[in-house]
Amino acid sequence: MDKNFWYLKNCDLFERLSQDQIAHVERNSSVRQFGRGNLVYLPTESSDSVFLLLAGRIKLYHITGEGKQALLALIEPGELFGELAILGGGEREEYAEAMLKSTILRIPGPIIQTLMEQHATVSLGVTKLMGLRRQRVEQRLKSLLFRSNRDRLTYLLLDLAEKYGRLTSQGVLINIKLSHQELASIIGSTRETVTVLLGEMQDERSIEIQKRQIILRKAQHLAHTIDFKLTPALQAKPDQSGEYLLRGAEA
Amino acid sequence: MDKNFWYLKNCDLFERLSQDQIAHVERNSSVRQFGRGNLVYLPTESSDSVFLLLAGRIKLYHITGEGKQALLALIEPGELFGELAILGGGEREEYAEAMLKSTILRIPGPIIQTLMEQHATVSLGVTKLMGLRRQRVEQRLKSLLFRSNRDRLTYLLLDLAEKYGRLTSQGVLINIKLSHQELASIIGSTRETVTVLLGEMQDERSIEIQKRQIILRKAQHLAHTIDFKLTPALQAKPDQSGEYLLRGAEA
DNA sequence: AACGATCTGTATGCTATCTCACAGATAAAA
DNA sequence: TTTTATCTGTGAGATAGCATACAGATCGTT
Repeated sequence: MDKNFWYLKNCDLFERLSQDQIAHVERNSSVRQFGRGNLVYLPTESSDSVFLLLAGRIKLYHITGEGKQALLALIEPGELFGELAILGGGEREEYAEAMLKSTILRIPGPIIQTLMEQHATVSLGVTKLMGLRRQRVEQRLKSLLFRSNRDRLTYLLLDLAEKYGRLTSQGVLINIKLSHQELASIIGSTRETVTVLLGEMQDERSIEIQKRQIILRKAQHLAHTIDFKLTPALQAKPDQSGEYLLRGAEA
Repeated sequence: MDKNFWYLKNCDLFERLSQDQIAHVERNSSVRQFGRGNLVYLPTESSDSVFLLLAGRIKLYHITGEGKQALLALIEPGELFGELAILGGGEREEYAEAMLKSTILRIPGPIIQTLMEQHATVSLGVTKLMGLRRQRVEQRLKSLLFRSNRDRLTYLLLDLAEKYGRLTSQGVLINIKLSHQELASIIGSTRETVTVLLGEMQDERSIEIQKRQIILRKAQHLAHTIDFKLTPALQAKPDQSGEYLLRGAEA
C-alpha cells in the first residue's frame, strides 16, 4: 500500500500525520478517475465527503437562472475541494467538472471529522483552508463590485498569474489555457466583450497572446491601474524596472 | 467578575467552555465602547485580535479606488468579527465601523489559538464559522454575477429578510433601517438606481415602505423570480398561500 | 418650533456592455 | 489529410445603468 501514500503526504493538510493515521485515511477513501467533461458531483447531491484532486484539473461552477455558467474556482492537483461537507452535510451547491482527465481521492466526511477532533493540527489546517478560501472569495467580490469589465478582467489576469504565472523574458506567462468564454464566466461578462478587451490590451502592448497563452508584458503596470498588490515573485527583474513606464510613455 | 461572563456564554463559540476557561478569556480581553461612526479597525492595521460584538451594530466595508464604499457585512450582537486574525496575523483588509453606539470585546488572537489547540469544540466552532461565512460570500458572489440590478436588489432584500425579518400580517417586515445608499453599496449599484427600483417594486405591490422600513408583501413571489430558497419560517401562512399569484395576475 | 443635515424622488443625457449575427481561424477527430 | 467542432474577431443596434443635477421629504438637534 505504501506506494499510494505519496498523495496524502503531498497535501499540506495531511503532511504531518503519522503513518498509521495516513493509512487509516487511505483505507477509508477511494480513488476514482474522471474523463474530460465528467461531473464529480452536482448541486442538491448530499455532501458527505471531501475530495482531494490527485491529478488533472477540476472546475467548480454554478449555473444561473438563464443558463449561464458562473465559474467559482479552478482546482489543481494537491488541492482539496467539496470541503464544506466537513461542516456537516447539507447539499452541494455547485457543479464539479473535470476539465482534463482527472484522478480523485474521495474521503468520507466522518473520517476527516474524527481526525480533526484528535489532532489540533488538522483542525487548524482545515480552519486555515476555509479562512483562506473565504479571503479569496471576498477579494474577488471586491474586484467585481463597482468595477468595469476591463478592470475585472485585469484583476482576473493578475489573479491567474499568481496561481499559474511563470516569469519569462517576455513577461509573466500564464500557464493555463482558458477560452474567452471561460474567462467571461469568471468575471460575469460575455465572450465577445472579453475578446474585445483582450484585443485592446494587446494593442496597448500590456499583454501578448501566443497559441492561446497569455503573457503579461506589463504586469506591474496592470497591477497599478487597479491597485492590485502583485506578489514580488512576479515583479519584473530589478534591471528592467521602469520598463513599463517607458513603454507607456512612448505609446 | 461573574457579572460579565454572560456575554461569552452568549456566543455560540464559547458556550461550552468551563468557568475557568471563560474566566481566562475574560481576563485577557478588554471591553471598549465606540460611538456611531467610529472605526474599530482599518485596513493595513495589523490583525492580532478578534472581536466579539456585545451591543450595537458594526459594518465591515472596503473602499474602492474611486472612493466608493463596498459593504461586506453587517455584524450583530453576539457575532464575532475580524476573525481572520486567527489564521495568523496579516493585515486587516477592510474597515470596521460602528453604525450605532457599540460595545466590543477584544480578544487577543493567541488566546483563541491556544483555546483551539486545547479544545476540539472551539476549533470545530471556528471552522464552522469560517465555512459558513465563506458559503455566504460565495452565495453573494453568485447573486451578483450576470444579474441585473433589479435581481441583485431582490436577492439582497430576501437575504436581509432572513437575518432581520419578522412575519407580520402585512408580510415580512425587514427590521433594520438601511439607506438607499447603503443598499446600493451592498449590491454594487448606485443610490439613484436603488431608489428607482424600490419605487417600481412598490408600484407592483411586491414591497411596501413605511417610515424607511421595508415590508415584503410577496416574499415568496420575489424568491421565485430569482430562484431563491426562502426559509420556511418566512413563507406566508398556509391559508394565504397562492395570494401572490392572484395579485400577480390582477396586475 | 425651527434649523441643518441627511435622505429620497425624478429627469436627462451618455456610455459601457449586451445581444445578435456572421466569417475566419484554430484545434480535435476521423 | 480532410472534416468537424470549437474557438476568435468584428460590427451594428438596443438598453441597462451611470453621472449629474436639483427639489422636496424626513430626521435629529437645539
